[in-house]
Amino acid sequence: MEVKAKEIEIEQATTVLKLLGDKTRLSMMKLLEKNECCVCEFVEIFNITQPAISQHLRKLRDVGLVKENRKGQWIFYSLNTDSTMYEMVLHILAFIPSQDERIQELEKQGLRISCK
Amino acid sequence: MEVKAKEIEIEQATTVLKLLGDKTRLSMMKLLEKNECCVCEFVEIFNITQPAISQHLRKLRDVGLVKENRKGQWIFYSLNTDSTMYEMVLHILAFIPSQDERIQELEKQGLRISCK
DNA sequence: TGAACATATAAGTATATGCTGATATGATAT
DNA sequence: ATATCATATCAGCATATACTTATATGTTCA
Repeated sequence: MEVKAKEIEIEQATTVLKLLGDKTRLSMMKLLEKNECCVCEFVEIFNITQPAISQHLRKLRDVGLVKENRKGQWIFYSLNTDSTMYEMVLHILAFIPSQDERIQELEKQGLRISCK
Repeated sequence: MEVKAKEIEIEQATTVLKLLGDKTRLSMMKLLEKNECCVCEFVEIFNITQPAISQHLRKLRDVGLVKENRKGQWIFYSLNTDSTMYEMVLHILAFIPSQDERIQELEKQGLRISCK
């Protein structure tokens, strides 16, 4: 490592790593790296119920990794670039394969329209 | 992120992140970044029992993050630089504050001698 | 060989986590 | 107003996780 990384309290770091250590949440974060997504899109993409999605997003929001932005009926989530942990998160996401086909799959099925 | 990171299967990534999402294991990994350590040192450093230490090390070893090296009675652990996940691990550890005072504390108390 | 030390494994327990179904809240549109 | 859609919260359950105590394995040395 050449770059001097901005250090994070170890408790904070474990909290973030624990959150990212779940396949659903990690995929969500990878998707949010390039796209704003609303809850209903995640519901289509992942094979779990809407409450499960909401609960994952709540955890990510509670520690400040994502932020929400209501647009009428929908709530769009995006990465919180102001988070102290944002830099570390980006470094981690860089190792994760793109999940964008999942969004493209949605578009093909016309399912993304519901959120526009 | 400028650097093109070597991508990791998402399942592998979550396995590693889950393991690092524990304060004891993350501290261990940070210590191992700069030092070879044996089990008895970890036992002195962390406030948990020897079996608990062994179980953490086993998990880290099972996914290939650390390797062991027996020297007589002692088993010294170190980071496995050959791991597919080594690069990602280093990137993460760069954000974690040094834990070396804990080793220095040991040396001050003469407790590290037992392993030499 | 057997005592002493270092480490690993086994079994049991308490707590945390992720999920589901049911229900509440909030926004839109007729 | 009320029906509909999007999202959040609640309660309950099943599984995973981290720990402890007890015990087994492996090494050294007298």
